[in-house]
Amino acid sequence: MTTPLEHPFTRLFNRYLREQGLPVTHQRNEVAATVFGSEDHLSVDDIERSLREREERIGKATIYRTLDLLVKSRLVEEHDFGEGFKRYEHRLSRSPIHQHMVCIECGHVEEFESPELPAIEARTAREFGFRPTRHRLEIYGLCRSCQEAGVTLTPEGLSCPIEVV
Amino acid sequence: MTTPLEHPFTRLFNRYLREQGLPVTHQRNEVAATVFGSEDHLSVDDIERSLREREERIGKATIYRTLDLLVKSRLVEEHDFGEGFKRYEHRLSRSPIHQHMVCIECGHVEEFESPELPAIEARTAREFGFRPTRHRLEIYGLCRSCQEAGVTLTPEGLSCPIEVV
DNA sequence: CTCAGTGCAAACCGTTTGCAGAACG
DNA sequence: CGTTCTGCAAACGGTTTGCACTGAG
Repeated sequence: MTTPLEHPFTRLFNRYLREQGLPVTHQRNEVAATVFGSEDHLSVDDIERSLREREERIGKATIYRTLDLLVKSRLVEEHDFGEGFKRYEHRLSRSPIHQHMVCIECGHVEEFESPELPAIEARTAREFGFRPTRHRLEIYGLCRSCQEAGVTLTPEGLSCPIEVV
Repeated sequence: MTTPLEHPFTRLFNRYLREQGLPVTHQRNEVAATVFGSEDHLSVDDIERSLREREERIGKATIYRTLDLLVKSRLVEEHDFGEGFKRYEHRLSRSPIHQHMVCIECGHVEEFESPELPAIEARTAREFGFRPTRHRLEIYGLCRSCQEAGVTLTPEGLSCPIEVV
């Protein structure tokens, strides 16, 4: 009754659901296929819109509940770039560990790797006696096209630097 | 009519307010003094509680509005550790650039420095043509005391690794 | 005396939850 | 067929906003 959406990665999700004894449903597969079918960092609104374009009527609650499962399965990663809502990105066919460079003007996200991070994590965890589970590095700034469009940074704050008081 | 709270850093905030042509008020100074007087990463609830303990009746809206000003003045930094609310930390008398190691069990935060970050930021910005403004590195894990209290990590996800598909 | 700040309560908005009806297994 | 899911709408919780009143300059 819908587009085929036979995304190969949905099989992994279905396997996860069966392992957990959870039903495989049409809605879950549609939500999963939407995330697996995009290389972007999708908001729930993005996902809802994409489903609507494919003539799928799936309630927001179901989208949220399915995203929980996708995150638990570790097939999808949740991000919060400080926009007031979360974004979701699948972890397949790309470097499983990568960081994000986020444009503060348009929200554009670039991904990059930083080979020195594991060593930083290990060193810091040792120093404080932590058992590390994950880390995240985000760099914020103006992307190339926003700079070319003439967007500039508007410095605010005290008129003289206060780094050393 | 209150505790003296003559925190020396409130002068900087007052200077900022005057520079901006904004009134210096009792409430603004109380909120600022609360943040400047703590070395923790305070939530708005923490600030409200601290004010109440000092017999200050200041509405939540005023706290939020004052925190906006403090962040704009760059005397205070806003953090989101994914707890569903923001935390605030003053930037005075400490390394202006530092990163955070956050316990996923109890929320305890340790601060650390990572001298390699500026180079990572510069390299990445050059690669993508970004103009960087700031970065943040957070490491999540279990702090020493939560480990000693017997808290363990509960792995979830697909039963076999899917790093390479 | 005027303009901005304050406090209250209502609005906001992304997300979560309760519940009756629909689907999976 | 029992159990879980789905969709709707209401609830939630941190944050923001509108408005009458207070206070700073």
